[in-house]
Amino acid sequence: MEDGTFRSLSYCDSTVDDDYDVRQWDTREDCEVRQILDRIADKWSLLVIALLDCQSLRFSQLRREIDGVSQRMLSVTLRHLERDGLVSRTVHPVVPPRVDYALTPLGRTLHQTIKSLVTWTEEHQAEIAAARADYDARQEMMEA
Amino acid sequence: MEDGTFRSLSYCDSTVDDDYDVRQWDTREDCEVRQILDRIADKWSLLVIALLDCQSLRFSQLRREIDGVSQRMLSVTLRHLERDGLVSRTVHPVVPPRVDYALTPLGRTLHQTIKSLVTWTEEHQAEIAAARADYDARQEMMEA
DNA sequence: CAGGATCCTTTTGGATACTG
DNA sequence: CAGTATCCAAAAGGATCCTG
Repeated sequence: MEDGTFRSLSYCDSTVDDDYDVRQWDTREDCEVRQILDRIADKWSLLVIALLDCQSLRFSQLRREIDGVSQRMLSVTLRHLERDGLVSRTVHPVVPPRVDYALTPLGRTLHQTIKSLVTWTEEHQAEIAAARADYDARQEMMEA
Repeated sequence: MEDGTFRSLSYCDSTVDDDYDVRQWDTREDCEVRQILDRIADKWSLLVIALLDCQSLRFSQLRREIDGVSQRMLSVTLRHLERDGLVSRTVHPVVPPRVDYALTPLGRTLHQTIKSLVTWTEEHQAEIAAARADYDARQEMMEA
C-alpha cells in the first residue's frame, strides 16, 4: 500500500549481533505511523473505541461510562477521533441538542484490534498482578 | 478466569436507548484492567514490545532504534515492563556491562496484539491522512 | 555501557465559567 | 445537552551530571 521503504514487522531473526540492523519498520519519530499510534493508543481513545462497539452513544453517555474522564478530555478525544475518520458525529437538530457518536467503517476495522488488546488485558491481569507482587517483593529484599 | 462480575466485551446490542446499560466491562478508573491498559498502551512500551519481536536487544540498541526516546524514558519504560513480567532483563557480568532485554513468554502473548495494532496503522495510514485532510479542509471552509 | 538522581521545562489535564 | 474558552495544578519528560 505504501512505498515499502521499510521492512514488514513480520521480519524475524533470532541472531543477536551488535552491529546487524535490528530495525523492523520506520521508527522515525515524525513518521505517520508513530503519530497515529500515539493517538489511537491513547488512554481515552482506546476506551471510547472499545465502548462504541456495535452501538452509538451520546456525549453524556460516554462521559458517564468512562469513569474519570473530564468533559474537556472527552471532547478533545472525540474531536481527534472524528478528525482521523474513526468516529462519526451526528447532530440531531432538536432541543435540547442531541449528538450521537459511532464508529465509522474505518473505526470498525480498528475495533477488532482494540478489542483483542482489552481482552488480552482481562485474561492476563492476574499474571501481571502476580509479576508485580513478585517484583516488588524482590525489590524490598534488595533494600533490606 | 476472573470473577466474572462484569460483562464480556463481546456483548453487543444495536438498540439505542438513553437508559439502558451501555457498560461492557468494568470501567472503573481504579480497576486493574484500566491501569494495565494505561501501561501497555503507552507510547514507548508499545514500541519496545514491538521491537523485541523474536530478538533480544541491549539498552543502547533500543535507544538507537527508538527514535526520540530519552535515556530516562527508556529506562523507566523497561523497568515498568520488567515489573509487569512482560520483559526480561539479563545482566552479563562483563566489563563494560551488557544488559539484554527480551520478551518473556507472557510478553510474547501480548506481542501478537501489539503487532496487529502496528500493522493496522501501517495499512490504514493513507486513509487516516485523507480523513484528516478532509476534516481540516472542512474546518477552514467553516471559518471562512 | 547501563543506568540512577536531580533539576527544570513542556505537556497534559482538571475545574470553572460561559454559550448556542 | 453538548460543548468551547480560560486558567491553573499536576504529571510527564528532557538535559545534565554522576556512578558501578
